[in-house]
Amino acid sequence: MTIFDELKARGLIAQLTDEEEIKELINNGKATFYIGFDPTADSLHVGHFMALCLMKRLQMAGNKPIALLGGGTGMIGDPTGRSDMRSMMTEETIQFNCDRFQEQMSKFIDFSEGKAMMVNNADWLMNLNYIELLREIGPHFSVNRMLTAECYKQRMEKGLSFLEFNYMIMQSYDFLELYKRHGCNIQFGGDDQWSNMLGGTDLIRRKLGKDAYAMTITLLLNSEGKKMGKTQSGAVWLDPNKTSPFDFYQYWRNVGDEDVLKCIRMLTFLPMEEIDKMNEWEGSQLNEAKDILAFELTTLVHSEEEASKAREASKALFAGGGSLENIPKTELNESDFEDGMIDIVSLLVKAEMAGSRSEGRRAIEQGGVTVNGDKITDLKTSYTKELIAKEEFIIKKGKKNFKKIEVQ
RNA sequence: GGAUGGAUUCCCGAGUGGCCAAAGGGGACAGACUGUAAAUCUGCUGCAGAUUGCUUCGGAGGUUCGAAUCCUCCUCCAUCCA
Repeated sequence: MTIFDELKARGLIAQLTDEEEIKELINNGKATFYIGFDPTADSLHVGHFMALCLMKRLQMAGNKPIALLGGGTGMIGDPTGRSDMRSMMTEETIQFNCDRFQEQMSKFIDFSEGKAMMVNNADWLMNLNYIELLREIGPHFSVNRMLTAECYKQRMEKGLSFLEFNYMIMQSYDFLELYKRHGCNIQFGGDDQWSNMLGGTDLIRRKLGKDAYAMTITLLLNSEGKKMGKTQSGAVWLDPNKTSPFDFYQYWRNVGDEDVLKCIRMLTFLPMEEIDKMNEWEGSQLNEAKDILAFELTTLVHSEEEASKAREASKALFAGGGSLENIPKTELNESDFEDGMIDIVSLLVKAEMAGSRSEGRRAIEQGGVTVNGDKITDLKTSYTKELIAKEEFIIKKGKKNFKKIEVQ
């Protein structure tokens, strides 16, 4: 199976500028392609992960990836898919985030011996001269046409600043620059980037009379059409300090039935034949597929060891048996106790299972809190330090939130 | 620069002097059902030492016994005009 066919079979391809050319290039390892990452946060998230996977797949097929850090474009902010303006980031924040991205990417992509490159568009964008830039590329962009781009249309109602309007131009300029500097001939990106990417191929054609290509990957949407990789508390991060391997595992273990196979296809490196066998699975059998998905992804993002721990912990908590060793825990110290005691509401707050004491109370009043299997009914229930220290002390709130409490 | 309309709790959105911690919906959380899924039903949703108290309706002042609501100034946003 060629790389192109594989991408297609996995449902990763959304739009292409020229199918035949792109197929030819990537199947024969002749592509030098780039994917841009704007440093909007201090960690990569699941959306970026898809892009990294794509990069890895293409790299394995002999193509040369360029990871582009948006140190310059981050100064502007991509308005795509947003109904409000991004808050502006300081230069320091951007630099900090770029560094984090770089660390995380290096774990995943092999940048050694020219197998891949990492560049930062701050290198060329920051020193641009306004008038020069306008004269150089300004004539090649039609405002009329830009305004008809889907990504701006949505913003016509809510308002779009000139700053953000220029994002497309900067991204197009990146592509031109990478083409000139490194012979980069394809740009990949999320499907929401389509119009920005076309800006680049157009600019290269107009400016240099050369052909460059663009291809977007399908956005990972769940069956309700919402972007996956988001939780109520924000994104699912790749940084273990922001989303623990256990939570990461649980996120994927809990995807809806309709979404499991799609996720396995799009996100894992399991061979297609193996995935095709799962097509028959239905009902509770899909739980097995969810376990595979969660384990595979946790292994890819963290490590096999972390994935095993997470799997072990989840089995212990949900299926009974197994080791309770690796479930998430909270450590208490001396100052958390008053006269050697701590009450259940405080405990919930300390364990970050409740955002406030009120919330903790509510959970108890509604019968949602269990300690070592016993339902708590009295808000005033307290525990001594000795009792907690003596053996496994596990609080459960709701169906899926567990915390092991330890002393110091 | 001018005119008009707007900013309400996580989000949308009602509320135009006391009955307002603020309708309704969404989301989140908890319970039932279940497969750690979905759907459905129920409860719940500012904070706290909790039959009470404290802080909240863009910001700062003011009027009033009492302000999300009225007045003044400011900030931001949208629409139309330049």
